[in-house]
Amino acid sequence: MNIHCDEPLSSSLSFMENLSYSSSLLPCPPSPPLSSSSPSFLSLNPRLTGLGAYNAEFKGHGDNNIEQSGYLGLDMSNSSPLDHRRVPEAPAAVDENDAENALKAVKKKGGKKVRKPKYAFQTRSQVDILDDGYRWRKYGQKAVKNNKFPRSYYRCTFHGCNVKKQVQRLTKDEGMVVTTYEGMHSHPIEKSTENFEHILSQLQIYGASL
DNA sequence: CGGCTTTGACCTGCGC
DNA sequence: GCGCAGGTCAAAGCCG
Repeated sequence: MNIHCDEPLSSSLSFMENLSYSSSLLPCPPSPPLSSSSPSFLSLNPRLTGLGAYNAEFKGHGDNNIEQSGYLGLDMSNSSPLDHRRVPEAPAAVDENDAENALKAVKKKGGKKVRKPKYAFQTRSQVDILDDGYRWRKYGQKAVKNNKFPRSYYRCTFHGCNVKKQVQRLTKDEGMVVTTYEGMHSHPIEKSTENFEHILSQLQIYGASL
């Protein structure tokens, strides 16, 4: 699959492309659907919900070469001049509650926002909603500029867990779904995963090839 | 009836 | 300051 840097996929993708990739994130991201106690691979747990081939791809390290596709390494804590809303000193793995509190405090005082780390995945799938083992509640959907597919917004339904994710299908590659996770799960995965062995092996292959 | 999705309104930030 | 776009809220409706 190909995502070019000059492609107007969406605003979020555009700024993703300008983020640097942290080698500490690869081959497996520390946050997205991760519980802190789980091995990183396990936390991904992408599994098929009964449909065709599922192909999780992970982005290689470095530069803006998005063509390698896969994990987009959206570490929002990394300082980037293009993202002025971020606090440069924010640690890579921001504690969920701390980030939330900081956000609230910032809203009150009108200071800089502390944004939670974001991690984006590209997955080739017939379904938009990848069953990652967590339960999500949809809270919004927006049409996105330069994309005929709407972006869906989900929140983890676990009490006290404020993890969010955005799901968007690419216009140029309708089989490709970009899922962006924000925050860290403060609880274990809620569902079992039957397809896990296959997914795990696939992820390990991708990880080893980086 | 509870949980979820849908969807229009609203809020916020950014670029011009 | 204004308009646009992204993100969130919340009421209404749907479904099991």
